[in-house]
Amino acid sequence: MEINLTLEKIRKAQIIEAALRKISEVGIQNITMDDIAAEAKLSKGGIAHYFSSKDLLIKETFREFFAAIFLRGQKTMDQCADPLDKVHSFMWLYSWEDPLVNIGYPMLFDAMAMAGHDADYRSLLHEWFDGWVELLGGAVEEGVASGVFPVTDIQGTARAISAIYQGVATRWYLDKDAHSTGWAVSYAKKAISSLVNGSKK
Amino acid sequence: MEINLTLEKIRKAQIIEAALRKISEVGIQNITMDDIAAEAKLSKGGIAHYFSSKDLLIKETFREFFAAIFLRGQKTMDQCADPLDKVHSFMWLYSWEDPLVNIGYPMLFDAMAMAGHDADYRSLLHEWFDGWVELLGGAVEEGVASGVFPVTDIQGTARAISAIYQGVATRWYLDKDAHSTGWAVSYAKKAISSLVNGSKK
DNA sequence: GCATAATCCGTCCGTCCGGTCGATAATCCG
DNA sequence: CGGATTATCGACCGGACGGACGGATTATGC
Repeated sequence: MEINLTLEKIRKAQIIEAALRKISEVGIQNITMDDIAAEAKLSKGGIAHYFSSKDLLIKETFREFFAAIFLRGQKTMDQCADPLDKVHSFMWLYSWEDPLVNIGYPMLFDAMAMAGHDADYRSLLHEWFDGWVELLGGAVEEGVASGVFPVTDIQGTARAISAIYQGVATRWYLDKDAHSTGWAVSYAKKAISSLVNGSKK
Repeated sequence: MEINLTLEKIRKAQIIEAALRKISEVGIQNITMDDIAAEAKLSKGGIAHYFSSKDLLIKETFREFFAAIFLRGQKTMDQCADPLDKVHSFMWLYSWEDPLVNIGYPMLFDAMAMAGHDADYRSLLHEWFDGWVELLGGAVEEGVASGVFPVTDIQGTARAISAIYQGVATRWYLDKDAHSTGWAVSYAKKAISSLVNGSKK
């Protein structure tokens, strides 16, 4: 029983990890159960034993992925003490070396495309957005409390910061030749600073 | 021959328009040739007569769509004289009433998801991005020339403005409840202004 | 060790869908 | 008005794929 539970956890994690790799590689609309089975070193029947349908498996995979990315952001931000450093602490989003980042953007784009037509993906993204907003909102609030950020609408500002990160990331990832990492970092920093610093110099 | 040519143009436009509506409705991964045929009031064979493959038709549809959106932005910007008004002239992107906008975002998300795995969609987006950058860059350049914009890197700034528009748009469209049109407009304006106004008050 | 259950496999079936094809109708041309 | 070309239709084919099923293998409990 104890062992069974462990094996199930292992297998599910193994399958989801395989799905993650494969989806980010070939895209959600080209993925097949055979692909995932091969990647996970299991048979189709083996996967069916743990996930009752493809749809369910894919959604579970996306959930897992977004949770991982979020955790990553949280960890990184928590290492900063200064509120301004905190809102600037997401520049790891623009780093090719990071394996999670590399597989991440295709996942995000697929999720957004799905969200255009599927309510489940939509609410998944809503939650994810809200997570970022809470994180960033906390940092902004600190800055307001300590008097360095002349911001009134904390939530709106946090949402805008999050949106800017994503907008810059989209260009950076999809058009690498025209958008260098330096471009992404400097302009994200610039735009975000202006939102929290208000009209101060 | 003259008539044939005209008919061909009509049919192709009719088919592409149908594809556009259907794709934005059900998504690129759920679209079928039967769907498009029904929407275009033609048979599958009829469509095959004008487009040799599904892939080709879809790509043509996306090209057409992006061209239309771009034209729209160009037209709107050209109505403004002031450089600052020009870079702020894309707020129509955040308007539910606009039919082109309404069908537009699902199209954009689908294209981005495709671009993650298909080079054709990638270069389509590159061209589209470049179009915006050229447009916005022109406005920024005007501002620089007339001394109101203390900007050195015109292209980089234009790309950042474009990215901000898109980042804000993504949130606005995908999470309407948490991101009002007012939010989108005011924060886009704020962030973009700060980029062109530099550290001036 | 043996029965029972859990895990995992490979095959098969039904469905969906893109593309093909021959037939038919419409249009053009001489 | 015929013959040729073009336009359109809808039936059909074949491949792909998700899911179901039955069996094999392994682990567990007694």
